[in-house]
Amino acid sequence: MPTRRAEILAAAAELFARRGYHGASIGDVGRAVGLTGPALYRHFTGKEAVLAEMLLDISRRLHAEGVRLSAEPEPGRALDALLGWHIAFALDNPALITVHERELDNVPEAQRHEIRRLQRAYVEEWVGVLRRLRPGLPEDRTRAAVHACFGLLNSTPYSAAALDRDAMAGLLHTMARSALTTA
Amino acid sequence: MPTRRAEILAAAAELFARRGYHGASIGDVGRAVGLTGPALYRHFTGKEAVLAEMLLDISRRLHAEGVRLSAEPEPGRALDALLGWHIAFALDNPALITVHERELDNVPEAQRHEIRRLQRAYVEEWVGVLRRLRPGLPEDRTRAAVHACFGLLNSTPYSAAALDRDAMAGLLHTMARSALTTA
DNA sequence: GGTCGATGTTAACCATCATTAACATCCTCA
DNA sequence: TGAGGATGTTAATGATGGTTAACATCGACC
Repeated sequence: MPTRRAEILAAAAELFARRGYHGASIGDVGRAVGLTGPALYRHFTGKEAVLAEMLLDISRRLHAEGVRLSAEPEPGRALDALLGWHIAFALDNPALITVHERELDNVPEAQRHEIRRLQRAYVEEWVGVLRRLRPGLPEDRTRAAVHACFGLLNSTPYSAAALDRDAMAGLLHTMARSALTTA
Repeated sequence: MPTRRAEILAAAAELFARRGYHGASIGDVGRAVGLTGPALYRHFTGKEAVLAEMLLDISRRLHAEGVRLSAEPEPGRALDALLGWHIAFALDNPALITVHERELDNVPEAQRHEIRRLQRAYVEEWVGVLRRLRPGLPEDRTRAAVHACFGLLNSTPYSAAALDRDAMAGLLHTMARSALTTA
Protein backbone atom coordinates (compact mmCIF):
# COMPACT_ATOMS: atom_id res chain seq x y z
CA MET A 1 0.00 0.00 0.00
CA PRO A 2 2.67 2.59 0.68
CA THR A 3 3.26 3.20 -3.01
CA ARG A 4 4.62 6.66 -2.30
CA ARG A 5 7.26 5.37 0.09
CA ALA A 6 8.36 2.77 -2.42
CA GLU A 7 8.48 5.35 -5.17
CA ILE A 8 10.62 7.64 -3.04
CA LEU A 9 12.95 4.80 -2.08
CA ALA A 10 13.43 3.86 -5.71
CA ALA A 11 14.17 7.41 -6.80
CA ALA A 12 16.52 7.94 -3.86
CA ALA A 13 18.38 4.74 -4.68
CA GLU A 14 18.90 5.91 -8.23
CA LEU A 15 20.21 9.30 -7.11
CA PHE A 16 22.35 8.00 -4.24
CA ALA A 17 23.88 5.46 -6.60
CA ARG A 18 24.66 7.99 -9.30
CA ARG A 19 25.85 10.92 -7.17
CA GLY A 20 26.50 9.49 -3.73
CA TYR A 21 24.47 10.05 -0.58
CA HIS A 22 25.89 13.51 0.06
CA GLY A 23 25.74 14.43 -3.61
CA ALA A 24 21.98 14.06 -3.87
CA SER A 25 19.81 16.48 -1.94
CA ILE A 26 16.43 15.82 -0.44
CA GLY A 27 15.12 18.33 -2.95
CA ASP A 28 16.55 16.26 -5.82
CA VAL A 29 14.85 13.16 -4.52
CA GLY A 30 11.55 14.97 -4.14
CA ARG A 31 11.79 16.43 -7.64
CA ALA A 32 12.45 12.97 -9.04
CA VAL A 33 9.03 11.82 -7.85
CA GLY A 34 7.23 15.04 -8.73
CA LEU A 35 7.26 16.46 -5.21
CA THR A 36 9.02 19.23 -3.39
CA GLY A 37 11.74 18.53 -0.85
CA PRO A 38 9.88 18.99 2.43
CA ALA A 39 7.08 16.69 1.26
CA LEU A 40 9.37 13.73 1.93
CA TYR A 41 9.06 14.40 5.65
CA ARG A 42 5.46 13.19 5.44
CA HIS A 43 6.87 9.75 4.61
CA PHE A 44 10.25 9.54 6.30
CA THR A 45 11.65 11.12 9.42
CA GLY A 46 14.67 12.43 7.51
CA LYS A 47 17.27 11.81 4.85
CA GLU A 48 19.16 9.30 6.95
CA ALA A 49 15.99 7.34 7.51
CA VAL A 50 15.52 6.97 3.76
CA LEU A 51 18.99 5.51 3.40
CA ALA A 52 18.60 3.30 6.47
CA GLU A 53 15.33 1.81 5.30
CA MET A 54 16.76 1.27 1.86
CA LEU A 55 19.85 -0.58 3.08
CA LEU A 56 17.93 -2.56 5.65
CA ASP A 57 15.50 -3.73 3.01
CA ILE A 58 18.25 -4.73 0.59
CA SER A 59 20.31 -6.59 3.15
CA ARG A 60 17.23 -8.42 4.40
CA ARG A 61 16.35 -9.54 0.90
CA LEU A 62 19.89 -10.71 0.17
CA HIS A 63 20.20 -12.51 3.46
CA ALA A 64 16.82 -14.23 3.26
CA GLU A 65 17.53 -15.51 -0.21
CA GLY A 66 21.02 -16.53 0.78
CA VAL A 67 19.68 -18.69 3.61
CA ARG A 68 17.00 -20.17 1.40
CA LEU A 69 19.26 -21.07 -1.52
CA SER A 70 22.20 -22.38 0.45
CA ALA A 71 19.91 -25.00 2.00
CA GLU A 72 20.27 -27.06 -1.17
CA PRO A 73 22.33 -30.08 -0.05
CA GLU A 74 24.46 -30.51 -3.15
CA PRO A 75 27.04 -27.68 -2.85
CA GLY A 76 27.64 -27.29 -6.58
CA ARG A 77 23.94 -26.78 -7.14
CA ALA A 78 23.70 -24.44 -4.17
CA LEU A 79 26.51 -22.29 -5.55
CA ASP A 80 24.84 -22.08 -8.94
CA ALA A 81 21.59 -21.07 -7.28
CA LEU A 82 23.32 -18.34 -5.28
CA LEU A 83 25.15 -17.11 -8.35
CA GLY A 84 22.04 -17.10 -10.50
CA TRP A 85 19.95 -15.24 -7.99
CA HIS A 86 22.59 -12.68 -7.05
CA ILE A 87 23.40 -11.95 -10.67
CA ALA A 88 19.72 -11.47 -11.52
CA PHE A 89 19.32 -9.15 -8.56
CA ALA A 90 22.38 -7.12 -9.54
CA LEU A 91 21.32 -6.83 -13.16
CA ASP A 92 17.78 -5.84 -12.23
CA ASN A 93 18.73 -3.45 -9.43
CA PRO A 94 22.09 -1.90 -10.20
CA ALA A 95 21.35 1.17 -8.09
CA LEU A 96 20.47 -0.89 -5.04
CA ILE A 97 23.64 -2.93 -5.34
CA THR A 98 25.75 0.18 -5.66
CA VAL A 99 24.24 1.93 -2.66
CA HIS A 100 24.36 -1.21 -0.57
CA GLU A 101 28.04 -1.51 -1.31
CA ARG A 102 29.04 2.11 -0.71
CA GLU A 103 26.84 3.97 1.71
CA LEU A 104 26.75 1.94 4.89
CA ASP A 105 28.83 4.54 6.72
CA ASN A 106 26.12 7.15 6.30
CA VAL A 107 23.49 5.10 8.08
CA PRO A 108 22.94 6.15 11.71
CA GLU A 109 24.59 3.86 14.23
CA ALA A 110 21.33 2.40 15.45
CA GLN A 111 20.55 0.63 12.21
CA ARG A 112 24.08 0.31 10.91
CA HIS A 113 24.85 -2.61 13.20
CA GLU A 114 21.86 -4.62 12.06
CA ILE A 115 22.65 -3.98 8.41
CA ARG A 116 26.24 -4.98 8.87
CA ARG A 117 25.15 -8.12 10.67
CA LEU A 118 22.90 -9.09 7.75
CA GLN A 119 25.61 -8.32 5.21
CA ARG A 120 28.08 -10.49 7.09
CA ALA A 121 25.55 -13.28 7.47
CA TYR A 122 24.93 -13.22 3.73
CA VAL A 123 28.64 -13.57 3.07
CA GLU A 124 28.74 -16.48 5.52
CA GLU A 125 26.06 -18.32 3.57
CA TRP A 126 28.31 -18.19 0.54
CA VAL A 127 31.34 -19.15 2.59
CA GLY A 128 29.45 -22.16 3.96
CA VAL A 129 28.51 -23.40 0.52
CA LEU A 130 31.98 -22.89 -0.84
CA ARG A 131 33.54 -24.72 2.07
CA ARG A 132 31.32 -27.69 1.42
CA LEU A 133 32.37 -27.57 -2.21
CA ARG A 134 36.09 -27.11 -1.52
CA PRO A 135 36.88 -28.38 1.97
CA GLY A 136 40.61 -27.96 1.53
CA LEU A 137 40.51 -24.18 1.21
CA PRO A 138 41.28 -22.36 4.47
CA GLU A 139 38.44 -20.29 5.84
CA ASP A 140 40.05 -16.87 5.49
CA ARG A 141 40.97 -17.55 1.88
CA THR A 142 37.46 -18.73 1.24
CA ARG A 143 35.99 -15.57 2.67
CA ALA A 144 38.40 -13.38 0.71
CA ALA A 145 37.44 -15.28 -2.45
CA VAL A 146 33.75 -14.65 -1.79
CA HIS A 147 34.39 -10.93 -1.36
CA ALA A 148 36.34 -10.83 -4.58
CA CYS A 149 33.53 -12.68 -6.29
CA PHE A 150 31.06 -10.05 -5.14
CA GLY A 151 33.33 -7.43 -6.62
CA LEU A 152 33.08 -9.21 -9.93
CA LEU A 153 29.31 -9.66 -9.78
CA ASN A 154 28.62 -6.14 -8.57
CA SER A 155 30.70 -4.55 -11.29
CA THR A 156 27.63 -4.81 -13.48
CA PRO A 157 26.37 -1.25 -12.89
CA TYR A 158 29.37 0.14 -14.75
CA SER A 159 29.36 -2.02 -17.82
CA ALA A 160 25.90 -3.53 -18.11
CA ALA A 161 25.10 -1.48 -21.20
CA ALA A 162 27.45 -3.43 -23.41
CA LEU A 163 25.73 -6.82 -23.54
CA ASP A 164 22.09 -7.81 -23.43
CA ARG A 165 20.85 -9.05 -20.09
CA ASP A 166 20.99 -12.79 -20.70
CA ALA A 167 24.41 -12.75 -22.28
CA MET A 168 25.68 -10.65 -19.39
CA ALA A 169 24.14 -12.98 -16.82
CA GLY A 170 25.71 -15.99 -18.48
CA LEU A 171 29.09 -14.35 -18.72
CA LEU A 172 29.13 -13.30 -15.07
CA HIS A 173 27.98 -16.73 -13.95
CA THR A 174 30.71 -18.49 -15.90
CA MET A 175 33.44 -16.12 -14.78
CA ALA A 176 32.43 -16.14 -11.13
CA ARG A 177 32.06 -19.89 -10.95
CA SER A 178 35.41 -20.38 -12.53
CA ALA A 179 37.06 -17.85 -10.24
CA LEU A 180 35.58 -19.43 -7.11
CA THR A 181 36.35 -23.01 -7.97
CA THR A 182 39.93 -22.24 -8.98
CA ALA A 183 40.65 -20.04 -6.00
CA MET B 1 59.52 18.75 -5.41
CA PRO B 2 55.99 19.84 -4.64
CA THR B 3 55.82 17.71 -1.50
CA ARG B 4 52.91 19.71 -0.15
CA ARG B 5 50.78 19.12 -3.22
CA ALA B 6 51.50 15.40 -3.08
CA GLU B 7 50.69 15.32 0.61
CA ILE B 8 47.37 17.06 0.02
CA LEU B 9 46.52 14.74 -2.86
CA ALA B 10 47.20 11.70 -0.73
CA ALA B 11 45.10 12.93 2.17
CA ALA B 12 42.29 13.95 -0.15
CA ALA B 13 42.32 10.53 -1.82
CA GLU B 14 41.97 8.87 1.55
CA LEU B 15 39.06 11.07 2.56
CA PHE B 16 37.30 10.99 -0.81
CA ALA B 17 37.58 7.21 -0.81
CA ARG B 18 36.23 6.80 2.69
CA ARG B 19 33.43 9.37 2.66
CA GLY B 20 32.91 10.25 -0.98
CA TYR B 21 33.83 13.50 -2.71
CA HIS B 22 30.85 15.41 -1.33
CA GLY B 23 31.23 13.83 2.09
CA ALA B 24 34.70 15.22 2.70
CA SER B 25 35.10 18.97 3.05
CA ILE B 26 38.06 21.07 2.08
CA GLY B 27 38.46 21.73 5.78
CA ASP B 28 38.72 18.01 6.47
CA VAL B 29 41.42 17.65 3.84
CA GLY B 30 43.33 20.60 5.22
CA ARG B 31 43.12 19.28 8.77
CA ALA B 32 44.42 15.91 7.60
CA VAL B 33 47.69 17.52 6.55
CA GLY B 34 47.91 19.88 9.51
CA LEU B 35 46.57 22.91 7.67
CA THR B 36 43.42 24.95 7.67
CA GLY B 37 40.91 24.79 4.81
CA PRO B 38 41.71 27.96 2.90
CA ALA B 39 45.42 27.10 2.87
CA LEU B 40 44.69 24.56 0.15
CA TYR B 41 43.95 27.39 -2.26
CA ARG B 42 47.66 28.19 -2.26
CA HIS B 43 48.20 24.82 -3.96
CA PHE B 44 45.06 24.13 -5.95
CA THR B 45 42.52 26.39 -7.61
CA GLY B 46 39.67 24.62 -5.83
CA LYS B 47 38.22 21.38 -4.59
CA GLU B 48 37.35 20.17 -8.07
CA ALA B 49 40.91 20.79 -9.17
CA VAL B 50 42.19 18.48 -6.44
CA LEU B 51 39.95 15.69 -7.66
CA ALA B 52 40.74 16.35 -11.30
CA GLU B 53 44.48 16.25 -10.77
CA MET B 54 44.14 13.11 -8.70
CA LEU B 55 42.13 11.23 -11.31
CA LEU B 56 44.23 12.49 -14.16
CA ASP B 57 47.37 11.28 -12.44
CA ILE B 58 45.92 7.86 -11.68
CA SER B 59 44.53 7.26 -15.13
CA ARG B 60 47.82 8.35 -16.69
CA ARG B 61 49.74 5.89 -14.54
CA LEU B 62 47.37 3.04 -15.31
CA HIS B 63 47.36 3.80 -19.00
CA ALA B 64 51.12 4.17 -19.31
CA GLU B 65 51.74 0.90 -17.55
CA GLY B 66 49.02 -0.79 -19.58
CA VAL B 67 50.69 0.24 -22.82
CA ARG B 68 54.09 -0.82 -21.57
CA LEU B 69 53.09 -4.24 -20.31
CA SER B 70 50.79 -5.24 -23.13
CA ALA B 71 53.72 -4.86 -25.54
CA GLU B 72 54.95 -8.28 -24.44
CA PRO B 73 54.40 -10.47 -27.53
CA GLU B 74 53.30 -13.65 -25.79
CA PRO B 75 49.69 -12.90 -24.75
CA GLY B 76 49.64 -15.22 -21.73
CA ARG B 77 52.72 -13.53 -20.35
CA ALA B 78 51.29 -10.09 -21.13
CA LEU B 79 48.10 -10.92 -19.25
CA ASP B 80 50.05 -12.08 -16.22
CA ALA B 81 52.09 -8.89 -16.30
CA LEU B 82 48.97 -6.75 -16.45
CA LEU B 83 47.36 -8.73 -13.64
CA GLY B 84 50.42 -8.59 -11.44
CA TRP B 85 50.92 -4.89 -11.85
CA HIS B 86 47.25 -3.92 -11.47
CA ILE B 87 46.89 -6.07 -8.37
CA ALA B 88 49.98 -4.57 -6.80
CA PHE B 89 48.71 -1.09 -7.55
CA ALA B 90 45.29 -1.84 -6.08
CA LEU B 91 46.72 -3.41 -2.94
CA ASP B 92 49.16 -0.54 -2.42
CA ASN B 93 46.73 2.25 -3.26
CA PRO B 94 43.23 1.19 -2.29
CA ALA B 95 42.07 4.78 -1.90
CA LEU B 96 43.23 5.77 -5.36
CA ILE B 97 41.51 2.79 -6.93
CA THR B 98 38.28 3.57 -5.13
CA VAL B 99 38.22 7.22 -6.09
CA HIS B 100 39.22 6.47 -9.67
CA GLU B 101 36.29 4.10 -9.92
CA ARG B 102 33.64 6.28 -8.32
CA GLU B 103 34.22 9.97 -8.65
CA LEU B 104 34.68 10.69 -12.33
CA ASP B 105 31.31 12.47 -12.49
CA ASN B 106 32.50 15.12 -10.07
CA VAL B 107 35.40 16.17 -12.26
CA PRO B 108 34.72 19.33 -14.30
CA GLU B 109 33.91 18.65 -17.94
CA ALA B 110 37.17 20.04 -19.21
CA GLN B 111 39.27 17.30 -17.69
CA ARG B 112 36.61 14.62 -17.50
CA HIS B 113 36.92 13.83 -21.19
CA GLU B 114 40.66 13.29 -21.03
CA ILE B 115 40.34 11.06 -17.97
CA ARG B 116 37.62 9.01 -19.55
CA ARG B 117 39.72 8.66 -22.68
CA LEU B 118 42.64 7.31 -20.66
CA GLN B 119 40.40 4.96 -18.71
CA ARG B 120 38.95 3.58 -21.91
CA ALA B 121 42.37 3.27 -23.48
CA TYR B 122 43.55 1.29 -20.46
CA VAL B 123 40.63 -1.10 -20.85
CA GLU B 124 41.47 -1.46 -24.52
CA GLU B 125 44.99 -2.55 -23.70
CA TRP B 126 43.53 -5.42 -21.69
CA VAL B 127 41.00 -6.17 -24.40
CA GLY B 128 43.78 -6.33 -26.96
CA VAL B 129 45.82 -8.80 -24.92
CA LEU B 130 42.80 -10.94 -24.18
CA ARG B 131 41.79 -11.02 -27.82
CA ARG B 132 45.23 -12.26 -28.76
CA LEU B 133 44.90 -14.91 -26.10
CA ARG B 134 41.36 -15.95 -27.01
CA PRO B 135 40.65 -14.96 -30.62
CA GLY B 136 37.30 -16.71 -30.66
CA LEU B 137 35.68 -14.49 -28.07
CA PRO B 138 33.57 -11.67 -29.58
CA GLU B 139 34.81 -8.19 -28.84
CA ASP B 140 31.88 -7.01 -26.75
CA ARG B 141 32.05 -10.08 -24.56
CA THR B 142 35.77 -9.59 -24.17
CA ARG B 143 35.30 -6.01 -23.06
CA ALA B 144 32.55 -6.99 -20.63
CA ALA B 145 34.82 -9.68 -19.22
CA VAL B 146 37.59 -7.16 -18.67
CA HIS B 147 35.22 -4.83 -16.83
CA ALA B 148 34.06 -7.68 -14.62
CA CYS B 149 37.66 -8.60 -13.96
CA PHE B 150 38.37 -5.05 -12.79
CA GLY B 151 35.43 -5.39 -10.44
CA LEU B 152 37.09 -8.43 -8.94
CA LEU B 153 40.53 -6.86 -8.69
CA ASN B 154 39.27 -3.55 -7.31
CA SER B 155 37.20 -5.20 -4.60
CA THR B 156 40.35 -5.28 -2.56
CA PRO B 157 39.70 -2.09 -0.56
CA TYR B 158 36.76 -3.78 1.17
CA SER B 159 38.36 -7.04 2.18
CA ALA B 160 42.09 -6.55 2.08
CA ALA B 161 42.38 -6.77 5.85
CA ALA B 162 41.64 -10.49 5.93
CA LEU B 163 44.75 -11.89 4.25
CA ASP B 164 48.32 -10.71 4.18
CA ARG B 165 49.40 -8.87 1.09
CA ASP B 166 51.14 -11.68 -0.78
CA ALA B 167 48.42 -14.23 -0.15
CA MET B 168 45.84 -11.72 -1.30
CA ALA B 169 47.81 -10.87 -4.43
CA GLY B 170 48.14 -14.54 -5.29
CA LEU B 171 44.48 -15.24 -4.70
CA LEU B 172 43.33 -12.34 -6.84
CA HIS B 173 45.73 -13.27 -9.62
CA THR B 174 44.54 -16.86 -9.69
CA MET B 175 40.87 -15.96 -9.58
CA ALA B 176 41.10 -13.24 -12.20
CA ARG B 177 43.15 -15.30 -14.60
CA SER B 178 40.77 -18.18 -14.29
CA ALA B 179 37.73 -15.95 -14.78
CA LEU B 180 39.19 -14.32 -17.87
CA THR B 181 40.38 -17.47 -19.57
CA THR B 182 37.10 -19.27 -18.97
CA ALA B 183 34.89 -16.36 -20.02
C1' DG C 1 69.05 45.15 5.99
C1' DG C 2 65.07 45.47 3.13
C1' DT C 3 61.90 43.74 -0.51
C1' DC C 4 59.20 40.15 -2.26
C1' DG C 5 57.09 35.83 -3.33
C1' DA C 6 55.52 31.69 -1.07
C1' DT C 7 52.68 29.92 2.33
C1' DG C 8 49.55 30.29 6.26
C1' DT C 9 45.90 32.23 9.24
C1' DT C 10 41.41 34.19 10.59
C1' DA C 11 37.19 36.66 9.31
C1' DA C 12 33.63 37.55 5.97
C1' DC C 13 30.53 35.99 2.09
C1' DC C 14 27.22 33.52 -0.24
C1' DA C 15 25.04 29.28 -1.74
C1' DT C 16 23.17 24.99 -0.59
C1' DC C 17 20.79 21.94 2.35
C1' DA C 18 18.35 19.49 5.93
C1' DT C 19 14.77 20.44 8.68
C1' DT C 20 10.67 22.80 10.68
C1' DA C 21 6.66 26.06 10.67
C1' DA C 22 2.54 27.78 8.89
C1' DC C 23 -0.73 27.32 5.81
C1' DA C 24 -3.78 24.89 1.91
C1' DT C 25 -6.41 20.77 -0.15
C1' DC C 26 -8.88 17.01 -0.28
C1' DC C 27 -10.80 12.64 0.92
C1' DT C 28 -13.32 10.06 4.27
C1' DC C 29 -16.84 9.26 7.10
C1' DA C 30 -19.89 10.21 11.12
C1' DT D 1 -22.18 18.99 5.98
C1' DG D 2 -18.43 19.51 8.22
C1' DA D 3 -14.44 17.76 11.24
C1' DG D 4 -10.15 15.71 10.89
C1' DG D 5 -6.30 13.19 9.12
C1' DA D 6 -3.24 12.59 5.20
C1' DT D 7 -0.50 14.85 2.03
C1' DG D 8 1.39 18.94 -0.20
C1' DT D 9 3.18 23.71 -0.67
C1' DT D 10 5.94 27.84 0.25
C1' DA D 11 8.59 30.55 3.72
C1' DA D 12 11.84 30.65 7.57
C1' DT D 13 15.85 28.68 10.23
C1' DG D 14 20.37 27.26 11.25
C1' DA D 15 24.43 24.71 9.91
C1' DT D 16 27.85 23.63 6.80
C1' DG D 17 30.86 24.38 3.09
C1' DG D 18 33.49 26.38 -0.79
C1' DT D 19 35.68 30.44 -1.79
C1' DT D 20 37.74 35.06 -1.27
C1' DA D 21 39.74 39.01 1.38
C1' DA D 22 42.85 41.00 4.54
C1' DC D 23 46.43 40.35 7.14
C1' DA D 24 50.94 37.79 9.13
C1' DT D 25 55.45 35.27 8.68
C1' DC D 26 59.51 33.93 6.82
C1' DG D 27 63.16 32.67 3.90
C1' DA D 28 65.86 34.02 -0.29
C1' DC D 29 68.26 37.23 -2.66
C1' DC D 30 69.91 42.03 -4.27
